[in-house]
Amino acid sequence: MCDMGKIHAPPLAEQLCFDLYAASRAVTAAYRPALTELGITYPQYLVLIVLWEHESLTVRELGEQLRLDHGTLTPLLKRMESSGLVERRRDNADERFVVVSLAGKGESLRQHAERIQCDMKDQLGLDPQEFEDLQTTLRLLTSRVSP
Amino acid sequence: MCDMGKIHAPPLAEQLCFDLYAASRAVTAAYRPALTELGITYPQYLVLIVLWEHESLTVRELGEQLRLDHGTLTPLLKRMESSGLVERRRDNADERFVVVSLAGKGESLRQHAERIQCDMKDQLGLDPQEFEDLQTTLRLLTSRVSP
DNA sequence: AACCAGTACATTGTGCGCAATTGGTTTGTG
DNA sequence: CACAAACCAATTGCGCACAATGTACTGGTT
Repeated sequence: MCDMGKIHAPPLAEQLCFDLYAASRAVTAAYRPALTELGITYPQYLVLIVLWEHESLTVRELGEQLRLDHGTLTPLLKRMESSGLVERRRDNADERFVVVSLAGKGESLRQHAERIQCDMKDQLGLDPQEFEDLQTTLRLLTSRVSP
Repeated sequence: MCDMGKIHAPPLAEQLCFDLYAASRAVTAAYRPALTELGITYPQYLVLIVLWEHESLTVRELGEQLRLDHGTLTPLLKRMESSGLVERRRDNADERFVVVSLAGKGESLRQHAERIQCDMKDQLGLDPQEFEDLQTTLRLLTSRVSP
């Protein structure tokens, strides 16, 4: 499969994994100024995007969408709750579940998201075909390496 | 530029930023088992890759290569120093600089990197053209959003 | 009814990532 | 030479990510 003829450590420039890692952090950093202005972080923004779409979800469902685990989400959601972005309550029917829904502040930020998304899309400057190809490839990668 | 006709929060599925974020974490997670076996983390692996290529660098130069700042690198390098992966010493000529170089254990892991890289490349399963296109697009994105 | 396996979330601990501040070192300018 | 500006790293503080463990709840079995 992979040529092992020459034994040498591969340089950083050949490492796709590094480009992915660097691009992810760079894009997150590009969102940061706009999100900081709204008083939220990037992972919190992603949570809001899911809630704007689904209104109300359990922590488990949220984690499946975002591919984040409880250990990450629980404190994140608590911070979001204390800043008035979301509400958390136990499901009465099955008290193992915590249901997360939008609170007032989380709802009010909804309109800002559209603008942020447009600005970012413009800043990335990819034409629609490139955009879609990249998205397709990234999803392919993610599915290939996921268990 | 960007169509603002319909006002609605964009769904997660349309967010390139999320695919990038998810792919980056997924690929990092795919490296984790192999790296854990070597007793290192993913960012530590990246530091070693740079050092295998350059032998000796200042913290500043390392940060430029990896696009990480001092606040991240200093404790990371200290952990790597205490596990025998790298050495840190002040530059005698200019004592503002800290020079980082490979220590014994960091050198000895060099040969394992080649195998890990091959395994991962196989696991990602992209053909050479896709691989290169993705790398090109990621670098374009990174440069577009970087200051 | 007591038990037990499975599920969902919480908690703890470690390691990044980054902003902001601090402190020591060098360089440039008068 | 003096001294301000620039520079490099360290420190502090906060917020993720994730592994590992603990706790509370549910449904099915006995």
